[in-house]
Amino acid sequence: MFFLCDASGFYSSAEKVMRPDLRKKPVITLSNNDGCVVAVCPIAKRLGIKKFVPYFQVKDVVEKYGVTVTSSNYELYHSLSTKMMDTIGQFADDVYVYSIDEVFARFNTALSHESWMALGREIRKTVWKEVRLPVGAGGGLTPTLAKAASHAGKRLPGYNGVAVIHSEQERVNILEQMDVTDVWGVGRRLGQKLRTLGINKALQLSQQSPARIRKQFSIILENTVRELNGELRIHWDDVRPDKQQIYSTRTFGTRVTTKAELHKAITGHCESAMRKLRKQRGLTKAITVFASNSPHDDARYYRKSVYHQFAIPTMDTRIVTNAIPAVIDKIYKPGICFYRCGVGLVEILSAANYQADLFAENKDNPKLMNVLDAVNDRYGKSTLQIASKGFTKTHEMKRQFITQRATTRWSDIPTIQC
DNA sequence: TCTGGGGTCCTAGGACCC
DNA sequence: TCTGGGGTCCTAGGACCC
Repeated sequence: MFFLCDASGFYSSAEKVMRPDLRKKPVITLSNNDGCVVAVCPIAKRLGIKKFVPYFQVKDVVEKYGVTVTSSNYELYHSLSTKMMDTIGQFADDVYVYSIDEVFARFNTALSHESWMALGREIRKTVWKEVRLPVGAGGGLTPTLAKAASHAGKRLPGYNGVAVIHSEQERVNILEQMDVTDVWGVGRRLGQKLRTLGINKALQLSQQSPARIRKQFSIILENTVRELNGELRIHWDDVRPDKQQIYSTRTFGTRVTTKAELHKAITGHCESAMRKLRKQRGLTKAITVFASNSPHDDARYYRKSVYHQFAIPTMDTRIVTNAIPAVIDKIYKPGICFYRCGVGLVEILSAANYQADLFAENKDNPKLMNVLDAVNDRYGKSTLQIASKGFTKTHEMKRQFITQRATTRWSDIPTIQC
């Protein structure tokens, strides 16, 4: 049995952990640069505020109902996420952390439907008691069914956050009430295509012939169909599979127009992407570097991406950043107000399997990179950095409503006045 | 007054080469 | 001289997830 546990409106609910006075009030949380709404607490949901809409579009509702708005405080969320995952992990034989607020828990035992429901409620209660986060729990024989149950637990009447798909009757009951686009892995576009075939509900998708779905769509959707029928297709190992591509990208707080500023930002993205690469003990053969203005600006849309290959696969940040000036020359265009840029490591191989070329001169310095990573892990990002990133924070992120990092900084510990 | 996220994977199609 | 198939590399952009 799999359970999917996730927090409702995680970022916003995390803010309430430190602000119990807001517990019964609506809270929403914004993305980087305070651009979009990315989390909506259950109370704010009832006001009709949707995720992923630009903040300025909900400002009226925010003011009308006195909704509390916060910027994203990742330090706080990561620390609360860890506590939440640890708490849930104590129940399960095995867990797989899927995202900051979602975890799959695996159980190797057989229980009755009622006992699974009781377990779900127990998890929910315990996480609330220990971390003060509202979580839902959905159980099923496959991860896709667990996801569906979790959806039902939250959206369908009568479940109160916990649902289990154990019997055929329960499976049919829940899937026939679920829109096909609510199935894990079916987005807007696939949904449209399925609808033209008359497949509107999750149950209908589960009744399709897997072979036909594979032919008409993909092996991925075939697996979804099989999982909806209780056939296990999604597996995970103890370790998360290595990424095939790693990206670091961000929008600027204010538009960037000079080559020097663009260079600094891209250097920073090289640093963080390469840090992630070394975490999975990888080497990269090629990168793409890209920058664009905003599609919402009046100016014509400009987007440029440049692919750059290295003679020898590398894990050394310096090798990558040394290639940047030449790449930037191909991207930068005077007069463009750059809004976003980023770096992707797009051809990754594993250092363990890589057979080095005896005759090539490898300039990587793994020891230096180890020191770089160790120092930055211990003393904070950019304690040691590549000089071309610059030492002044010129393109700082807009975070008008940032809260205290109450669980990770001595200086931010909340005080209680009696 | 101005304001529109981030990450990963996949693929169509053009450019280029043989 | 004109015409042609097939492969690889690269870029843009779509699709999905949160």
